[in-house]
Amino acid sequence: MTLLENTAISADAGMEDRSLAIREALRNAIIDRRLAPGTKLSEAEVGSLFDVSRTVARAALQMLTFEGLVKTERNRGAFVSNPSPEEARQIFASRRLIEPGIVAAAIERITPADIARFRAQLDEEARHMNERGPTARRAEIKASGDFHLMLASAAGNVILEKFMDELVARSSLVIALYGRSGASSCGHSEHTAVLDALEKGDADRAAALMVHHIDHIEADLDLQHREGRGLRDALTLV
Amino acid sequence: MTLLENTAISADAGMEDRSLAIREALRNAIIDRRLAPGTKLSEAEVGSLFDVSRTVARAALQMLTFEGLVKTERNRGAFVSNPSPEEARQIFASRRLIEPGIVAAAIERITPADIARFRAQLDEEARHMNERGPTARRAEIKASGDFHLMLASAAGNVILEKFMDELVARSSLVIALYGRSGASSCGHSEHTAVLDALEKGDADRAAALMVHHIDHIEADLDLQHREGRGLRDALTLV
DNA sequence: CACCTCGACATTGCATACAATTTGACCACA
DNA sequence: TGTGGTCAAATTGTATGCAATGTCGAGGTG
Repeated sequence: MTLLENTAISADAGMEDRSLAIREALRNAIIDRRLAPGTKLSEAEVGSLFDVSRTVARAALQMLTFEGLVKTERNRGAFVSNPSPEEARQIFASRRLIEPGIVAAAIERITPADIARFRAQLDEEARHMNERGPTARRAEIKASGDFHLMLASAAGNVILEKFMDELVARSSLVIALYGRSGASSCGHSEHTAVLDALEKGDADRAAALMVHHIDHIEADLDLQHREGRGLRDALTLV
Repeated sequence: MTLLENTAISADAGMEDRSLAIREALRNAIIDRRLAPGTKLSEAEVGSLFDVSRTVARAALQMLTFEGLVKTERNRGAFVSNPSPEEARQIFASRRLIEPGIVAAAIERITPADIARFRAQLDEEARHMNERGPTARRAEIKASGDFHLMLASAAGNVILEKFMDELVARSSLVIALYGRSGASSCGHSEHTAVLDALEKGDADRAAALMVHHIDHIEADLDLQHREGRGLRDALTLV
């Protein structure tokens, strides 16, 4: 848990608010899998880790609860979310619905400069792919998600961008829980394929490739068992 | 502002939390247009209206901020959101993207019992349409939104349902600001058309009708002027 | 008369204190 | 041994106090 420190809270100007910074740090820790699903996030502990009062720690946890990364039980506390297979399916169903639209919108607005930034992002992905070790793997997962977020940003719709922010983060959690292989590696080539189609202005193809990509990610999950939940998340809390 | 009282806080069992109840009350007040865009929502005032401390009032406002119904400025306070025309377009673009998918998903799962409930809901809409007065108009707007929310619920995807919750609420705000006529009236027949297609299992037609419906709503807006914002929301704060 | 400065007031940001609730352990007892 | 009950520790829910920040008007000055 002390790993959180390295995601330094930039006291730099501009950080709107300390609870926002804490939210970011926790968010990164969760999607990086440094915080396992089910981990308890007590207000006091979070507060002392970041050297703030419970009030602001609580605000950060509330935000995370809102985006589904954390589940809060009344009078019991906040826990890193432990999505069920059903939730996982719904997350990917949502992405299948939204992302093709984002690709289509992005095609209309994208500039050569954007394309260049995308290429740089893909290089970053590739770089992490060739490295070994858990740190590189985490960086790879993050970079892979960032590709989708950049796309959302390029689409120029802040609402869809926010939705994708949530969906990508929750996807990371799901992959952490149900991921079978290092399938993110095969994701890389699919990203480049999408970008190629995007650059050529081939909207239909880009959208189709994106759906295919999402299908791929989901297909790599093992969503069979563990359906028996219900009695306080069925022991999986550990 | 005292109108809020009538949206009684059901102290009934189950209401998870007082801040949730306050959020609901404020949400309803906003989408009902009892609270105009730009209205300041001070923590102290909200707290005293609902007879809670600033702490819980603040939590409610934070939730509303997260779903975009309220905009919070640091050290200044919370205001009922005053969406720009651009935001309005993005809201409807998001709906055009998501709602056809919801319709498609709903077709797969809908039961005759659901259909019956939809019919009842449409009757409710019609009833309010035939009444006069601002109260009836508010009820009509709310009922119209509820149709879309029921559809989202029928689709069986809680994530999309949450997204729609936000989008419908924000749409109400936009319509309040930019709505030209009582166009919600023509919306009713379109709702029935969608439902008919849905009942027949005609997915393509239902989705097409839904897109058409959303286009209609947006076409009734006047999104031309008022683009010149920026200096602290250009006086519209009043 | 316009403009700038300064200071009182109001409101938010945050920390802390207290109350309510849950949890787990210990102990009595069948 | 297992069952149930009571109590103590820990944690969350809420209220409140203080500091920081922004607002607005009064008064002085060019």
